[in-house]
Amino acid sequence: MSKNQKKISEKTIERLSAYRRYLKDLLKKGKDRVYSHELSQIVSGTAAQVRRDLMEVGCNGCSSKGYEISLLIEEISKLLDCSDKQNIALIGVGNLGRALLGYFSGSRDNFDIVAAFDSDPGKSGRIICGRRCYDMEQLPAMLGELKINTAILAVPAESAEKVAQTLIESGIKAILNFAPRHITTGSGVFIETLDMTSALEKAIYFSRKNTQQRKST
Amino acid sequence: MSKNQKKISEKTIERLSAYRRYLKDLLKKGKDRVYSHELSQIVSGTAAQVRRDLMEVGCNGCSSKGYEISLLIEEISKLLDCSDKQNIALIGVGNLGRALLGYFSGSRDNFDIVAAFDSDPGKSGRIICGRRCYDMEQLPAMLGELKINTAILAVPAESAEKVAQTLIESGIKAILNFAPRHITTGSGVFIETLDMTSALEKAIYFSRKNTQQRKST
DNA sequence: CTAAAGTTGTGAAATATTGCACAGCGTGAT
DNA sequence: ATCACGCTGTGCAATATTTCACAACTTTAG
Repeated sequence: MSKNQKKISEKTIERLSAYRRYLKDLLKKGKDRVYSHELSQIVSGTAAQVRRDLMEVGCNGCSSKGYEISLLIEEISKLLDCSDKQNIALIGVGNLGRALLGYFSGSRDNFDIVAAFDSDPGKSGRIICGRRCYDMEQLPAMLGELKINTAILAVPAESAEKVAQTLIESGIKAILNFAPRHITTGSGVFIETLDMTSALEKAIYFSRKNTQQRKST
Repeated sequence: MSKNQKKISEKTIERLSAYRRYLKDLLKKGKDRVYSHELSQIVSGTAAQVRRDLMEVGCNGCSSKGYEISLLIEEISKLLDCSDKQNIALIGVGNLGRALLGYFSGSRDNFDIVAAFDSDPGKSGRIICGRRCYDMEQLPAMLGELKINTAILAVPAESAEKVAQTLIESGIKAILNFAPRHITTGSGVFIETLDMTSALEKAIYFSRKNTQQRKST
């Protein structure tokens, strides 16, 4: 219905997610309005950038009173979230996978990891961190059954590409990849790789070039 | 000694780290040369970008034979690594922290997590995933003693800022932050935040805008 | 020896992203 | 009622990053 503005940049989407989380915190603390310069600190940007980001969600600011927090949360959520809670799959229940299960288990109201998959038959059928673990063979079927279109990939590097291929063929729409391997996809599947090793090596590198000051994701 | 080229972008540093990892794999498989277009696939960029990145390390390519892998690894390492292996500290030995200990424990020859810290006294003194766990009180002293200047922060959001402050005051030079909180620092401390929740929400968002195809870190 | 094919290094264009700066407006003080 | 102040929305400039495109060079084939 709403005339869809062309394209919101990935960076902006990330920041909106961070703003929302912070806004929820503020709301819990009893605040009801924020200024762009307050929000700018949590992403180390400028106030102008925040205002620009917020314009994307259909701006609600009010001169000299700032933004109304609850309204802002609502608008950001309208943009970021689907109408219904998203079901997520976790692939790979090793150390990292289990940690992620724990990490993402808090009270999220827009998504939920509903199933875990692992190639180790010993894990199949068990409940791990509150989620049922299935065998990899069941993946294609379960993705459809549970209406999952986003997956978290936490398998070893060696199997990342093969598993990703399976996911894509099973109709997944987005993958958050923790394996230190690039995933190629001709199709329209969105892949976000969090390369922890590169991130650490980058930190190590810049620990010696202590010039700049830096930001986030 | 070498006239230091002004500034290498963070993006480039990340990609160099990824190239190197891939190059090591190739070397193990017996290959001894690569072309820029082969490397470009592992970061989903263009060949030109790879060549540009490699120029930063002092380019060694050879027309129509590509780059010699072992030489490239050596040059990238010369740029990325310090002369000596870097000691890293992990702060926060919860689920995520332990997973990170495991994740980073493989055979790394340029860095090593040598100590873990946690505010829970019950963990202090124990060996977790092969690393000794210290109490937070010991942090300032141990950082100096072990010559640690990079830390991985895996504490809950609530304590992230306070702990980061302690780290900075103790002279840390870079922080890889997993807590969903922005860390502010006036000083020249490098902070890299890996916001897993934002990353997942971004993936969820783009799972519905299945237009583009995307890359990495 | 010559030509064809394929690759590197890189200037220059194209994009993407960020920051500046100011008009316009609401608020509170006088 | 008026004015000073502070904040938003945004055009525009400044950066940062990526891609294009092509000259120069190597190898291989004929």
